[in-house]
Amino acid sequence: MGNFLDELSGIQREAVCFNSGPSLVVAGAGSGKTRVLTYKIAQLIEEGIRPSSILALTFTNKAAREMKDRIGKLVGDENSKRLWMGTFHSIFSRILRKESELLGFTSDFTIYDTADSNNLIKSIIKERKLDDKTYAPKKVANRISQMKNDLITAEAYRSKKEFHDYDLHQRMPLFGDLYKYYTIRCQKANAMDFDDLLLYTNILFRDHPDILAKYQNIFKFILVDEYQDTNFSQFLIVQKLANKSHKVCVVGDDAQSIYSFRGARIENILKFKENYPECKVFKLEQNYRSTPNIVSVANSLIKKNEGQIPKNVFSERKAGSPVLVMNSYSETDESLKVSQLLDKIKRQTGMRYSDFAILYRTNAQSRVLEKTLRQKGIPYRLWGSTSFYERKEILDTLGYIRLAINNNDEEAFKRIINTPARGIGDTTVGKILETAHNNDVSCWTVLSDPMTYALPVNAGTLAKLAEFKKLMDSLVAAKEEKDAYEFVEMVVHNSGMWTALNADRSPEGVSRLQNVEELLNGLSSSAAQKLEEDGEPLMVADFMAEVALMTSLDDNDTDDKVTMMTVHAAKGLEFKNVFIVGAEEELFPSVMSTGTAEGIEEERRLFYVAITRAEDFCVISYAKSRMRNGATNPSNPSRFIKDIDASMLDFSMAPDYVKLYSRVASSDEMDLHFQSLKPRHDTLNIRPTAERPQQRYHFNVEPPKIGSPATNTARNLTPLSRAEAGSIRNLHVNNNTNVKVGDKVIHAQFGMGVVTKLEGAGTPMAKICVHFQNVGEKKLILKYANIKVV
DNA sequence: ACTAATAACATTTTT
DNA sequence: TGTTATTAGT
Repeated sequence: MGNFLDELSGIQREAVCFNSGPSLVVAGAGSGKTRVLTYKIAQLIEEGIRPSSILALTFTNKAAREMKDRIGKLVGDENSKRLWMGTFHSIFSRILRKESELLGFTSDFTIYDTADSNNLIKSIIKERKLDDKTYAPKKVANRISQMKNDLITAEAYRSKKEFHDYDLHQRMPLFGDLYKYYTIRCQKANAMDFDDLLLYTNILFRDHPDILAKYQNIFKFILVDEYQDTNFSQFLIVQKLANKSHKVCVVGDDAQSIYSFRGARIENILKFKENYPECKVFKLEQNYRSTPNIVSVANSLIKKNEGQIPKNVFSERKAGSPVLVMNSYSETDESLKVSQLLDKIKRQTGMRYSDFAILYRTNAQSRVLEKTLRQKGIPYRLWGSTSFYERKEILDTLGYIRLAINNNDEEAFKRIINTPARGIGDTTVGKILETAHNNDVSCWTVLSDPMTYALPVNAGTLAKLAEFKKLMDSLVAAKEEKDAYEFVEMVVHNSGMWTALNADRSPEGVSRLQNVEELLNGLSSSAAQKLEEDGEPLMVADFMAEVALMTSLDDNDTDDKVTMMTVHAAKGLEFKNVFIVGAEEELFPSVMSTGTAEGIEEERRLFYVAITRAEDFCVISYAKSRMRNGATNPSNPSRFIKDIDASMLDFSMAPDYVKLYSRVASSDEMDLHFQSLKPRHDTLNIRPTAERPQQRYHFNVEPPKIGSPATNTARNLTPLSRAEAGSIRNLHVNNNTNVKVGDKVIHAQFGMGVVTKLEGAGTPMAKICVHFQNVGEKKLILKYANIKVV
C-alpha cells in the first residue's frame, strides 16, 4: 500500500487530507477529480474510520462501481465493500426499503421507470377523459418530475394558488388533479418512481426526526460526486444528513453542469459556500488530460458564461495541435469528411479506432454517421442508444418478476398479461382495469376473483384469465423457493416467452433471444458469486431491488472501435481524438434552449464538456445544410465557434466559415491583408503528440447575425492560401446580373451547376435556382450567391 | 384479437 | 427521415 498520498499533487493532497469540516472541491475538467475522491475515502479508512460510516454518493452505477474498485485496490476489498457507496437512488432506495412501513409502502415496493410513469399518466388522462393533446402525457410527466425534484408534493401543489394560476395559463387547469391521482395510483401500486426515491427520503427525514438522527449517526462522512448536477431534493438530503457531523465533501465542476433539464441546480455548487460558511474550498485547476491548445480553446469558450466559480484551468502538456474547425455541405458530407479525417489521423499516428470518439448533440445524428462508417468499414460502437434494460424482451421478463414480487404493480400487470399473446386483449384488460378502479382494488385482486367483482367477460376469456393467474401463482410460490437464476429461468420458460422468442427466426428475434440468455447468464454468475461470497443465495427480490436502478450491462466490449455518443453521455470520459459534429445553430445550441440566457449557458457548458473530452486532438465540425425531421434546411455555424478566440482555431478545413462570416470592404484591402499573413501550415499533417508552433495570428471573426449572413462585417480574415483568397475575390467582384436560365455556373460550396430558374429578376431579392451536379437543386439569393458564370 | 396501414412525432436523460 | 402509436380492416 505504501503512502498513496505521494501520488497526488499538492492541492490534490490538501483536498484529500482535509476532513475537519465541510469542503468543496472544484475540479476542473481532467483535473483528477475521481482520483481525489477515491484517495480521500481511502485516506479516511487508513485513518481508522469505519468504511460503514462513510457515505459516498455518485450519479451513475458505473461511477460508483469504478470508484469502489479503485478504493479496493488501495485499502482492500473487505473495506471497500462495506462503504455506503452508490447512486443517490440506489442508496436511498435501500434505506426506503428498510423504513418503508413509515411511509405506507411495503419493503417490496416496485420502482417505476420512466416508461412506467408515462404509461400510468397516459392511462390516468384517458380515464379522466381528458384530451391528450392539451394534457400531453410527457409534459405532465415532466412537470410532475420537476415538482418532485423541487419537493412540491401533489398536496402542496394543489394548495398553492400560484401553481393553479400557472396551470390556467398553461391551459392545464387540471394538472394538480392529475398529479394527485398519479401519486395515489403509485401508492396503490406500492410503487415509487425515480423522483419518489428522493422525495420520500426527504419526507421520511422530515416526518421522522428519530430516523434522520439514526442515519446522521451512521454517516460520519459524506462525499458527493458531480455535485453540480444535484437537484434540490438531493441537495436537501445531503444537507440534512450532514447537519450533525458537518463532514461533507462535495466534488464537482460548475462548468460541466449539463442536466438542468432534469432538475439539476447549478447554484448548489455555486452557493455551497453560502450554505456552509465554514467550508474550505479546494480548486483543482491543472488539467492532466488535454493539451494546452485544447484547454485554452475550452477556457476561451466558457469565459463567455456569466456566473461561475472563477478558476484558471491549465495544462502543462506539450502545446499539441490546434483545434480544427471543419465545414461540409451536408450531414452526409460531414460524416464522409469525419471518417476520412479519422482514417487519415489513424494512419499517420498509428492510433487505434478506440482512440476516437464522435460526439453529437442529438441521438438522431448518429444514423448518417453509422451509415458512412459502415460503408467505409470503420468499426464503431454506439453508446446509450437503447440500453439493455430498456429492451422489450428484458422488460417483459422483468415484468413477470415485478408482478410476482409486488402483486399491486399495475404497470407490470398491464405489460405482461398478454405477453406473449395468450388471447387476453385490450378490451379484457380494459375491463379488468375499470373493475379494479371502480371497486378500489388492484388488478390482481380482480384477476384472483373475477366472479366477486362481476368482471363482464365470457367464459372463454375467464378460462384464459384463470390460466394466467395459475401461472402467476406458481411464480409467487417459487420466489421464496428458488434462487434468482432458477426463478428467472422458470419465468422465461413457463410464461411462454421462450417458445415465442424461439419461434421468431428473424435476426431481431434471434437477438431478442440472445438478450434474454444474456440476462440469465448474468444472473447465473451473480448468483454464484453471491453464494460464494456470503454463503447466501441470491433471491429475486434482492435482484429486483438492484436491477430497477440499472440502465446498462457492464460494457465488456473491448474491441477496437470508434465510440459514438451524445455529449451528455460522454461526460466523465476521455478520448485521444474527439470529433464534435453538428456544431450548428439550432442544433448545438439546441433550438429548445435558445430562448433563455440560462439555456444558452447550459448548452455552452455542454460544448465545453465536449471539447474537454479530447486529450490530443479535437475537431469541431458543422455542415451548411442538414436534414432534420425529413427536411433539409440550411444551417449556420454554432455561435460557440465564434465564442472561441479565433486565433486558437485552425480554419484551414473550414474555408466556408471564412467566406460566410467575414466580409471585406474591398478586394485591395483583402489582398493587403493576405500579404501580411503567412500561409498556414498543412492542417492535415496531424501529429497529435508532436510539438507545434503556437498559432498567433490576430484576427477577428464576428458572430453571424442569425438569418442574415450578409449583414455581417468582419475587419479581418482568417489566413488563407493565395489561391483561395483570389477565388473569393473573384466571386465577390462578379455581380451576377447577367445570369440566364441554362447558364453553367460554379459555386464556391456547391461546385458546378446549371441555372434552371430565375425569380424576381432585376429586383434586389432576385432568386436563382441552380441544379448542381453534386448537391442537386438549390435556390439561392442572387445577390448573395457566390456563383460565377463559366 | 391480431395485423397492416397510416398518422403523428421528433433534445439532451446519470436514476 | 425513421420511428412509434393509433386506427382501420380482416
